[in-house]
Amino acid sequence: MIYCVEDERNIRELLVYTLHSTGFTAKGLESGAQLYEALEQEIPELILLDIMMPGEDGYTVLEKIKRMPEVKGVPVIMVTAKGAEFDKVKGLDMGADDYITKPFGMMEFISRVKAVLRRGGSKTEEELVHGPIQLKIKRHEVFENGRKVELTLKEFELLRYLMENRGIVLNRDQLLTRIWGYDFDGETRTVDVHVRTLRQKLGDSGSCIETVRGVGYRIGDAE
Amino acid sequence: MIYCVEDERNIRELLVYTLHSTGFTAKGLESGAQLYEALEQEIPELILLDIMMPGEDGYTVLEKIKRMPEVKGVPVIMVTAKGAEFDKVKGLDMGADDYITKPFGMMEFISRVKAVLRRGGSKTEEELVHGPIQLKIKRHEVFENGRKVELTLKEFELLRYLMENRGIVLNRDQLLTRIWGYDFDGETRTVDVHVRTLRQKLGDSGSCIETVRGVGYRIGDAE
DNA sequence: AATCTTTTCGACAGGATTTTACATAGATTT
DNA sequence: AAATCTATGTAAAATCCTGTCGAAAAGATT
Repeated sequence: MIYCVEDERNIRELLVYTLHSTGFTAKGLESGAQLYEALEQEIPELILLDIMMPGEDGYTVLEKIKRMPEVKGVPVIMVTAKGAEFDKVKGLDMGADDYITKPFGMMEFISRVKAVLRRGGSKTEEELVHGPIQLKIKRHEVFENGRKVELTLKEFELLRYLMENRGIVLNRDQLLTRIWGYDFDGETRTVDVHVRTLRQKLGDSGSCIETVRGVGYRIGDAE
Repeated sequence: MIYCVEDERNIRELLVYTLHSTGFTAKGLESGAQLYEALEQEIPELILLDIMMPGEDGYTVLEKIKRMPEVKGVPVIMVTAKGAEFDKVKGLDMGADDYITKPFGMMEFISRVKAVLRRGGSKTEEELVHGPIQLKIKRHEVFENGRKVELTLKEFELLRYLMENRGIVLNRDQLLTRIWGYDFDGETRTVDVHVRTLRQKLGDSGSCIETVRGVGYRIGDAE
């Protein structure tokens, strides 16, 4: 069972329907209040939580449910509006497991849901490792040879996306869509710049981010 | 090529125009019937399908094309009128890849199109093999007898296109159109040059790219 | 206001691509 | 078989692009 807390009816129904048609059981809820009620009936496997809601916002709700012993362990995916960068980190700090930026495609949505469920009760600290680079998703921390590397949000997401797709080349559009949001227009060197700063901050290990000229970037295989 | 199935002339032309000006090839079609005809000519990369149409509605059309083996894999974006909330999801359930609600902005429209096309690409086969040559599409890597061969973008595309059409001869125009994306009229040695570098880089296996005099090039059958 | 992050700009280098010009091979005609 | 013509191969030069980099503007956050 997955609870979808989202005030907009359209989106809520879309989410629920998509989940259903993928084989999940899901229930749409309009507000934090409805969620609390539902939680007394049944503890779900996952909660989708919109941040911007009239009345109680997503953070407040998250805070509350993370204090409920029964519910604490349930993974939470925050649904954020585009552009609210800081929100994401805040949500993660507060114990959310992942976030997804509106508007999003249904395929991506489903794959996030599956990913979070796969991780299991969110107990285990999910981390990605590639050679000397270690990335702790939930803690939002990156280490290179044990040395902690301070990354900004965009840099972190960039690295994460690359590491999640190790070996395969991601082009600028893909990176832009995934990290900067659904639509992003115009020709810019934004991605390049971030790749560069990322490489710099990663020091010696930075070179593992390869440029595939004319195509995009990738983190090479550990062969 | 993108097919836009939409009964309202204004909208149809607007869609086609927008796609054109973004660099896509697109064709407007008035009805399901016209779509079926067009599908016999050419399988598009994407189909935009209006739901509310006189005669056969979008769902029926979607259902039909999802039963055609050739067309099944083509991504579909449903175009729904505002208010028909439930319909959206019905379309998704039936195999559509995304939906867009009328009225919509052209920017959003384009970004959805791009997003779906990107996704569609990843569904396709992972690697092509011909004799000692192995081509990993997503990784953008090519191996010849296990040895990694560094190819530039154009060389890679050329090899890929040839391998996708193993055994059949591709003439210069086809190659130019498909890889260089433009209809050159004058004589160009561009293709030859790239074929040459490709053969060189492939070493011993390079000889499997045959020249068919007066016609074009092909990668022979593995017989 | 001060600081930090993110985006944009412009110049630049080096590689990729295309063009040019010519050589060579295959076909056709005489 | 020689002459001729066309299609293809090759090398080098010319051009075009793309990624890189420093810096600075623009936005956010404190």
